[in-house]
Amino acid sequence: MEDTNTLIEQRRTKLAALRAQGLDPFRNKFAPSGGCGETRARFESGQLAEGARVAVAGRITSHRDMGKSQFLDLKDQSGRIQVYAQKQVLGEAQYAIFKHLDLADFLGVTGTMFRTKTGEPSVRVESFTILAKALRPPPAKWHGLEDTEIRYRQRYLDLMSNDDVQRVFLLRSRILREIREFMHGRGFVEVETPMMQAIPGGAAARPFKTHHNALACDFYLRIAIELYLKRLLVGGIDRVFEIGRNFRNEGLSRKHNPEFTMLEAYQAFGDYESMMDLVQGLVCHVAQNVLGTLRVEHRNSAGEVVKTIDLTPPWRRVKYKDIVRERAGADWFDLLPEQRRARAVELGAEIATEYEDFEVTQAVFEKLIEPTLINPTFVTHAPKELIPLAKLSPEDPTTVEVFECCINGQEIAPAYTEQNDPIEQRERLEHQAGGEQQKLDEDFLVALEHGMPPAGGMGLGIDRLCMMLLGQESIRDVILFPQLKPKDVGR
RNA sequence: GGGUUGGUAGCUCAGCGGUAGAGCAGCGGCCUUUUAAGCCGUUGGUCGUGGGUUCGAGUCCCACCCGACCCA
Repeated sequence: MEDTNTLIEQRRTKLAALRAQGLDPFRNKFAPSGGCGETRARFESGQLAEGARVAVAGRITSHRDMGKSQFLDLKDQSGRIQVYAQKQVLGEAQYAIFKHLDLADFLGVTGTMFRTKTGEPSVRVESFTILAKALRPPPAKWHGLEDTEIRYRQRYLDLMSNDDVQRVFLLRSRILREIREFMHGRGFVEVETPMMQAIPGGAAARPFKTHHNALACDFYLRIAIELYLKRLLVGGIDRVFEIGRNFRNEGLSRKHNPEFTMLEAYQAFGDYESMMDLVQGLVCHVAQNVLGTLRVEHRNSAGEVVKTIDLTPPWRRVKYKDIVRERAGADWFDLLPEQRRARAVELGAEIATEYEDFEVTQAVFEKLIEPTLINPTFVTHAPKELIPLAKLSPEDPTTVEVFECCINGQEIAPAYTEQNDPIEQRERLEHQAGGEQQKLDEDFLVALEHGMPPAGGMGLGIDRLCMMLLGQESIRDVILFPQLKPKDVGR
């Protein structure tokens, strides 16, 4: 409110002038005959003839004053169209009002279609209505908005001025639609389970805490969906999934937002192998239907292709130990623990002194191997110490039946053959809780004791999937309102 | 949390001890087919915040706030 900006003052003055003329600069309604871009396209394709009457509405995005005539561009979600106003058509008074319209105002016009000398489809304005006066100036016309902080804090300005940004979020919406389409097609039932949980489980992460006044107790925002979906397997919903927000009270980075979107899916009578088919089928379905290709290209700001991800199935499947041997030496697992530690350092991994042996190997995997896995790779059979909640592999009981699907150098989807032995599960959870009994989700364990069918389960990070498919290097560029530290905005 | 880096006009940026600048947009003027329209004129700043050094500080020093990238 305390803005003393000249540009804002000028706009307020214009607003008052319009009102003084008896005009309402904030209308309730205007009925266009079609969208801006749509009308333009229909004229180009011949569906609208020269001279056809149209009504279009949109935001004024550019303005060219020719003296006794004016060109404006109107833009809505469907695209842009040029309108042309002439003094001799509108008359002195109306033309004066038209001439003082501002960039970013919403305008409705009615008129007839024609093509200018330069071939631009245009609407010759016969009458116009100011639909919403903008009291603040929009960001620059052709630089767009580049200040990252304003882009994230005032995303509407980013969307308004950067077409590519709007494109990313429209495609994100289509990705979600295609995921649901695919899952429903495979017979999965979509459910919604609590985000406020008395005991946050299903992952190892610090939760956010909140408080319920009427119940007089604390709740945590969920860190995973897992334990509720498994209860549904117990209840007989054999194919179940949920897409929703998880919350983790941890650091922020290019790959981490405190709230992020996960798809979790569980399939009774399936296992980690069924989940490989599911993940591969899902990602390919989405890529094909949203992008129209299985070859995803990432470009830099100059538009050059810097990375190509080939999603063509079948995706590579490799055992954890095999890929480690491949990259860290065939003798890796024959070394003594101290030798492994030395080799890891030699290879360039940072190894903390308190790391246990399996963590040394994992550090090598995370720092040196995972970032190189650009094309999709299922890394299977992780050591059992790494993932305590999956079932042991019958062929190699030092490993578990799991995979981590890596694409674009990131973990994008872990999956397990889920533990359904309630006694085993209790021991693992007790071990994980480290003696804090109140953190055990007794209700979940009771559910398991009622019998959970063998099942495969997977989680897929939707934000990272979007980064991969849409060529975005930061998670903040696929989340509309990424979490930032609060600050006074809009001054 | 650590390192690097940034915050100057509405937007994009320059200025790095000596009168705060440019382009764009804005305002005024000319121009009835322009599209980054053009031409002439012109307004606009607590230089992130607070201290300090100095005759003099966007500029140097210190602290803090808010980002970005890298690391933990």
